[in-house]
Amino acid sequence: MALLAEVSPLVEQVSIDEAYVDLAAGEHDLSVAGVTALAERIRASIAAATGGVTASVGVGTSKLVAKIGSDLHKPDGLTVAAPGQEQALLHPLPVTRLPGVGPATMERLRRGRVHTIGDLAGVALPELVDWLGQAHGTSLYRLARADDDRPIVGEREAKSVSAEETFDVDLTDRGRLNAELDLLAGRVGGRLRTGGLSARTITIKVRHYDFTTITRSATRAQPTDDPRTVAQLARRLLAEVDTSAGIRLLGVGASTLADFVQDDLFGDEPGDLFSAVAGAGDGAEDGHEATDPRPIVAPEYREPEPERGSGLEPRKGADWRPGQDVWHEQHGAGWVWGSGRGRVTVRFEGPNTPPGPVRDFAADDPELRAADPPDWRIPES
DNA sequence: TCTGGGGTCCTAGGACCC
DNA sequence: TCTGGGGTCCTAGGACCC
Repeated sequence: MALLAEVSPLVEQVSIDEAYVDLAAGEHDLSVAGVTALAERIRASIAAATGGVTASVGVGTSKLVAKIGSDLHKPDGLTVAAPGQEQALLHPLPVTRLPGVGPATMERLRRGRVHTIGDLAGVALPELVDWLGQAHGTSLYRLARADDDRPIVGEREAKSVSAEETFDVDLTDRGRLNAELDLLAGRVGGRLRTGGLSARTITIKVRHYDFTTITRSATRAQPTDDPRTVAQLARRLLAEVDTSAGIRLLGVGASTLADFVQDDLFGDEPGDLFSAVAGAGDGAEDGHEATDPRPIVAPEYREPEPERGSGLEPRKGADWRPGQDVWHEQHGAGWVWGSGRGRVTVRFEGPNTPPGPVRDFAADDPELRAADPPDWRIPES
């Protein structure tokens, strides 16, 4: 990866041993001869740096062509697809070469007598959408035509964190299962903490003795990175699963991630919160600066009592009253329009902003805070 | 061909709101 | 009071990738 970073500032790492490099973002001769020489230099430098590890490279006008090209002459190969030659390269290949065509999709395509990428390019879009659904159908329709404008993205934020374990023997003992769950929850919580993340949704994964696999999840009002909280919720979820016939695998996952940690909110200098709010009013669209990952909250806001509940109990929600002033992390200042049945409707409106949209939230939406009346009310006339 | 341990994205249905 | 459309959030499962 370090070698690739020398080639271009824009590198997308796909896995430990695979990456896309945007050659156009570096200063390179992009002719066929130029990129061929460059690719050979990269392969040679990898071999030199690793004591002879081989690498395959594909060069093309899109991620699709580069990826398929790199697979073409696998252990130690180079493929360069000249601009204009993309379809000629793709069409003779089996559809399974396309990313997104696994066993299930291949079977559906086979029934439509599609075997090669060229066959796929002969199928009309509505037909493909009918077979594979909107997103998948449209995506394959385009890929078959080498129509691929997916950008190369450098850094990506994690969307979930999980840990799982397959047992040598199927487990039935509740105590043992709970202990394993605690272990997995500890790993997930630990990784959330090291990543400076917290999660609202906790999911357990249960594989039965016969390989059937189910998931159960619950979403909390507040994000957490506390292994004990994760474990507690995971246990409650597992309690509702029949484990008597034997469990082969257990997993714990965390998602709906927030890039901050609740506990740190009031940890240090008190002045920061006020400046954070001022920053929001100044139009810091981003919502969070890299230097201060904490959420923007109204100054009056105080952290609620730590939730003892599980998130499985019916949500009580906050007690909102019409006209009450609120602050929402995404939408800013507003006031309660109405509430009931676990929902609250807020009209967003501030001193310098005209009456904004009316939006609907869960009454316990973690991003919605009560705020003392700021000085923004339009004077009553 | 199967296993194992990470992930991502999509679909579909239900609850709820305006 | 009922119907319908648009929208969000949550849950569960499936397909796929490395």
